[in-house]
Amino acid sequence: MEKWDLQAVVGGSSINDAMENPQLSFGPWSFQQDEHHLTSFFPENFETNPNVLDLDELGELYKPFYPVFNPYSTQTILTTFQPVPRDQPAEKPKKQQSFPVNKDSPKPKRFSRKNQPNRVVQHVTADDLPSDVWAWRKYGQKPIKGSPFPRSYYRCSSSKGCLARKQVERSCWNPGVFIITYTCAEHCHGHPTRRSSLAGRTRNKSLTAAAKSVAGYKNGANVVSPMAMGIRDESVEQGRVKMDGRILTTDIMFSDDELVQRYENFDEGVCIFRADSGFVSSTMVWP
DNA sequence: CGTATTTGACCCGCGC
DNA sequence: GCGCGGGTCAAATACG
Repeated sequence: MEKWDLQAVVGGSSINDAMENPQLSFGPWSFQQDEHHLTSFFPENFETNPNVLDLDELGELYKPFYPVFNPYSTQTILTTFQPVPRDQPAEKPKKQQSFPVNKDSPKPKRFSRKNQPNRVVQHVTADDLPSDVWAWRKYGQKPIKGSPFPRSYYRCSSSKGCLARKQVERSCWNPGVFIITYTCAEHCHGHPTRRSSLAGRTRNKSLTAAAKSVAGYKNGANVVSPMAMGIRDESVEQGRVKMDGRILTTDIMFSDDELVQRYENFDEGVCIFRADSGFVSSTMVWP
């Protein structure tokens, strides 16, 4: 049986649309994990489901794929996790950094591209772009091959020694969607206060650099999600919320362990896959 | 003047 | 070994 590594990012659709395609439903689920990461997940009826070919073809195009966690949104918003590859090569001795090293403030370690620690990928719409509790400082921008849009690089400016980084780029498939990749996702400090998180992120009342790059960006620059504001409903905290008597997943960012735990617990219900306009989506539905 | 952003240069991992 | 491409640095610039 083929097992798909979770490395690529795909888009999503609404759960109601997906529910109309029950032939693409699978479950219950099995998954594999190494010591620290979820490495693959697959439906146990993968081999017996007569529609597996559909999924297989999608897998060829988009494999591997991610689950989608916001079935409510009219616009696709998905939260995903990008684990490290299953087969990690033994760590090579690193070359000496060529730039001068200050003993008091060592330069952040540069990680292998294939071995980025704690990498989290999040897709958001322009509306949600400023919804970030952390204060970020832009330190670079690069054109990306194959994409008409540049990628911007940000580091956490809340704390001097914090290694948290994020990259923001527009999806070349859907320019209305922004792909935010967090690396070193754990901050070495607590959430900044609302005041401090705003301090330094805005030069003025005008838009941040990231916001400026958004065509058609709304003037409501202070749109902040409840999560970003630190308001955590208990059901949201657990990653599930009830709607129409079903328990659905929500658009929350998960750590490695949390995501693994989600699939461990997902032994009932179905996971619905759907292909739509070049995207593959999945929605987990608890009974 | 202090802080954030811009942008060209540089570094380095990785594939060939 | 070499070149490509992605990530980071840091000087210059912008802005309040």
